[in-house]
Amino acid sequence: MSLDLRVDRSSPVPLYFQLAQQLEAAIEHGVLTPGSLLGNEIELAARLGLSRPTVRQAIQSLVDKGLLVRRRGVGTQVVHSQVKRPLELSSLYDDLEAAGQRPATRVLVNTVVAASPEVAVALGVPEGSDVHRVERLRLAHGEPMAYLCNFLPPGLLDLNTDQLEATGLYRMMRAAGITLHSARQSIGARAATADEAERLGEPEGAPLLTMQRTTFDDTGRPVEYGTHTYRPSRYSFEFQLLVRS
Amino acid sequence: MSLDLRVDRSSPVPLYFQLAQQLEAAIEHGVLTPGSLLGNEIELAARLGLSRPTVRQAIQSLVDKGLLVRRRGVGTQVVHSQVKRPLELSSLYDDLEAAGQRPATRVLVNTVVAASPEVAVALGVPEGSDVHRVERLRLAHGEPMAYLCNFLPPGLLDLNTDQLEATGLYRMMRAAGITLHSARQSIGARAATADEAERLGEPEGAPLLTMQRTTFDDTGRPVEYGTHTYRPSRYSFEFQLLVRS
DNA sequence: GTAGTCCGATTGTCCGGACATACGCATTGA
DNA sequence: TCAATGCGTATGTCCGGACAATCGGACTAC
Repeated sequence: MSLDLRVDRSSPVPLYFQLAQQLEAAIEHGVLTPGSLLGNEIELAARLGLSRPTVRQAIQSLVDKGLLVRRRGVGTQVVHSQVKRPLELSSLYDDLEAAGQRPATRVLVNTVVAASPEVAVALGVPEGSDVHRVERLRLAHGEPMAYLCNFLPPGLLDLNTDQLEATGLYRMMRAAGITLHSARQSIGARAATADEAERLGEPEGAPLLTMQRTTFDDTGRPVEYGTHTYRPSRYSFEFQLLVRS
Repeated sequence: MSLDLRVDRSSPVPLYFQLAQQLEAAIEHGVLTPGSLLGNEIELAARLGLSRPTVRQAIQSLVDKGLLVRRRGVGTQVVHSQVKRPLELSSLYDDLEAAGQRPATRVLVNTVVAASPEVAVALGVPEGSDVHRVERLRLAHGEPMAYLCNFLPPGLLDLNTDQLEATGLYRMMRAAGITLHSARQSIGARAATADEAERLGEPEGAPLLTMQRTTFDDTGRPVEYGTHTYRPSRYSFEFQLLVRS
């Protein structure tokens, strides 16, 4: 069966984007089988009544996602593998919700403190200046899963405790008009201290998975610094990487 | 000082790539300061004797790298933050070498075994069929740092022990004409077993950082499955993420 | 004084075409 | 039989232009 592709020129959605979505859906649903050729760009453009640059833009976006591979002189193939999603700046809350875990959050601390040297460097604020401090316990199925400690620069966000318990921090930021751009992460492990052990319901000295992250908006301004600890029996970091060529 | 940009039309290097490299170098060296506007595309194209699409292609590649941000109606700005490099499919060997650690490898096992169910699934081969098994100890400054256990499908690579000790597995793959495309990773933590503890010179029960990875080439074929354990006091995963918009 | 409107600037999208380059295959030659 | 050559095909690069959408500031009207 041949692919039935159409574009709606009256739609405000860009044509290349419409095409990319349809191709992605076709791959997702197995209409375009792995390894199959996509047909050459010229002919595809003619069939859709589009120009070749537009078709190329659509294809390129899927190549960037790792769904397609181009080979000069050969054609464009559907990569046949279990590509699910490349690594993205993910929110634990969204991750859990997507996994159907119905996450719950308990806000332990929501206050303003003086920035420690470490926090001051991460957020680019003077040492000792005011920063928000939020400590949360994230639960899934009633079991503690992670302990999240975040610092935010002042005046960026209205840190309403109820909202923090109802949704994730990243969602609140996006809703406040902050466009997240990049993050620097560090993932490690260490033995739990007595405090950490108690908070997470683990024995003292148990291995913990740790993550530190500083998030930047599109102006390069730090908008969040966090130190998280996870129970390794309940959580691990899973992601897909693409080789940038 | 204004930027002096030039392109060499006689070079086989694509024009957009030449421009992108020069812009990246200018940002790297601080000639283009963070937050500064890049000047509009039309004028830039005219100044260089290039067409606008070519200039846009160069700029876009830097936007994809997270170095620039475009704002419609405003212009293109240099993102002012400590963007170093986005996460890439990295080799521990290369990481260590880049950090000036002079990595050493000791090959403990290099043999052919029957695929266990777990390995068979990961590599997409029949259970019990032949696969290569390589166990290595990675050292830095003479201290054990990680224990690497890898499985490879048969006939893919000549697994010479001397080469394995002199370089990294990924380098050998690339040299063999395999184009790495993507990988699925999982990072977690757990307590060291007696065997693991002895191998890495840690006490039994010490927290270990673990990573499992399946790597695929551009046809989607699995080319490597590995289970690695790291000493968390010596190693952590550090990387930069970009929000794909 | 404040809010709404207009307008210039800049990027976003799209077109149609041209030539270059690399891959795979069939043909040719030793 | 096997290696070198040539050709078709497909993507890679590049051009020059056109119009749309959006942002920010200036201007205007209330």
